Amino acid sequence: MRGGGFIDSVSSTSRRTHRCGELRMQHVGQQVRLGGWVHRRRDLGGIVFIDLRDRAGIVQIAIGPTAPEDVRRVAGGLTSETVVEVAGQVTARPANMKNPELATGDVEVQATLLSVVGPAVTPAIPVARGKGDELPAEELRLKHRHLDLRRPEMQANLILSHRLLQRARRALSDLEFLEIETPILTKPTPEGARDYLVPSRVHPGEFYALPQSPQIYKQLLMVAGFDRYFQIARCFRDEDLRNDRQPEFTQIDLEASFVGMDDVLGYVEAVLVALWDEGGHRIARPFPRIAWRDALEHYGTDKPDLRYDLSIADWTAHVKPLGVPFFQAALRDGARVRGLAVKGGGALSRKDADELAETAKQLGGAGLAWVKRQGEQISGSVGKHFTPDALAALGVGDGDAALMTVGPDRVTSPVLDRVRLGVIQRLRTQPKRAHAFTWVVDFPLFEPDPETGKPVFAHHPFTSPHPDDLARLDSDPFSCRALHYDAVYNGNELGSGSIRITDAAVQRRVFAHLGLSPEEADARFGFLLTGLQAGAPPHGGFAIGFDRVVMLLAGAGSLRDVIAFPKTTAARALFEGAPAPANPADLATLHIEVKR
RNA sequence: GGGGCUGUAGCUCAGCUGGUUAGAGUGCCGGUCUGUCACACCGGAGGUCGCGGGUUCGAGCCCCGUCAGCCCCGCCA
Repeated sequence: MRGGGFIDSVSSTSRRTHRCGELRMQHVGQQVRLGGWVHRRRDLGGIVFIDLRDRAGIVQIAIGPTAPEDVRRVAGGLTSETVVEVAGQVTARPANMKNPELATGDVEVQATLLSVVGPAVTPAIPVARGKGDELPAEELRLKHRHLDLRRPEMQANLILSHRLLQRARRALSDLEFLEIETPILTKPTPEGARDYLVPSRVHPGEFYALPQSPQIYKQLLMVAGFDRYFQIARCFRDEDLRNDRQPEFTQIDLEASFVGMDDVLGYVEAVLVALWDEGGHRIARPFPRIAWRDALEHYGTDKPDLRYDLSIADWTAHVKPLGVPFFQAALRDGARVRGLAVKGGGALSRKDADELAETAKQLGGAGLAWVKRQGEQISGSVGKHFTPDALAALGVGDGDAALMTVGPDRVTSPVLDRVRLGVIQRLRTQPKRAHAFTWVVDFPLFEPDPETGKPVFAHHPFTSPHPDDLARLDSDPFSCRALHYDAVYNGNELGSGSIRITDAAVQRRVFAHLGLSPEEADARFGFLLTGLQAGAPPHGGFAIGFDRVVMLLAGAGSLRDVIAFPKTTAARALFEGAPAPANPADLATLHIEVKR
């Protein structure tokens, strides 16, 4: 068989000559041998058509009246998702029988051999779907993952993921970054997310932790002189999940020595531009930058979606003299009135305004006041307090609307962020640009603890304070900036990084701020402090959330659609049933007693 | 930890104000069919209405609890 055919691609094996989805007009006349899954079967009695599927696509197999008797018999009994091997000749389809919806639609294979090599029970969830059919429930897709992953959409997502990974590796290798692995069994960290713990059998009562990131290891690699490191790093965080958060996830982690912030941002831009290029998009460099404070002021979030220009304004001075009851009480406490002047916002319905106001309340806000101007008519919840001139001062003209709220910034910012996105969605605003990358820089080093109000670190404790602010570290911590930066794309945080502390004395001061005594700092981070004292080069780095990048480039709605075997929002794996109770003997070996 | 939505046939869904025998499409099984491509047509099987309790003459529908999935807040240095 093989000797007689034309082997024209690496996809051939000792059992097949091509993948199903590869066949084109150029193959017409060739004898081919294929293996794949029965996607669909159309049995017309005297002739049977099989859509045979593999990872490359689908090709039609025709079994007509001239096919061998045993082939016709097997074809007549095939059921969905059975694995078959087929041999036959590639023929051109007659002009009126081509299928333009199929990449292989100009050809078909006339089967002369057909055998079932992997019988299949009726699939619990369908793999082949009709146009417009709904997907099965996510629970079932996760439970029967081997079937869900057969769907062409899922195969495309994982293939894209592969290509992006290879591209990232190449981009970083070209920049002389070295790929170096770091441990999965590591040491618990005192701050940050909850660790996944792994009990030690050899050391009763002691535990490894799975890494939340390879942070300290990559810094030690810099101390060791490797200069530029990267890793496709699996990270683990035992926190509650979202559609864009999994308990284990993959980062493109990098670190470089003798660099400043601009160098690191340049490396990361190079990788992101390469990844987007792999996704078919050309992105201009350098990316714009926005200060953290400005992002919150104008967009209410540290991950603004800059595809749209709509921005938040401070209207306190304009609104105060109007004596609007909704604002008065709050304004006495030094709060601000901030709002959005929405061009074309007159198209927002009363229902839209009510829903946005409801969102505002759910986020702890006072609600949402709104004014619409249409001609000389001014309407809305606080419309009677506004004149056309007062609205014009806010930038609200004919056919526009103003949406505003009052309160402390920490409440109004998230409210206006959500309202902004809600307005954009409801008005179907066209984006000014398809790909809005931005760097968010000048993050604060500390943020107030939500319960005590005391300063706690906004990032990890290895982030360098801004050198200009170092003197105020103890006296005015909230005014200190960090050499920390985030990459943001269309309102999604792609990753973050920082210039690290390389002065052991500064690192000890920072640990002291965390409430660690020198002894505790040594016990927990001694290996880092020892390293910093051994001759540490200035260094900094970044971590790109890889799964999130794939999700965005694949246009997927959830991380679960780009990860082969993801967890549910309750961190369960439905296919294999993890986590599961351990058997008592194993627990005894690990010196563990379970309390229920 | 808190809030919301969902759970009815293998799958996707409908099921009125609580009313007598719970439906549709698709898949599955059987049959007819030589150019289909979501083939078409004929026939058939298929139900713990997530689970437990309660209200009621009567519950898929109302109430309480619980489980699971999803979305959001908290959380995610």
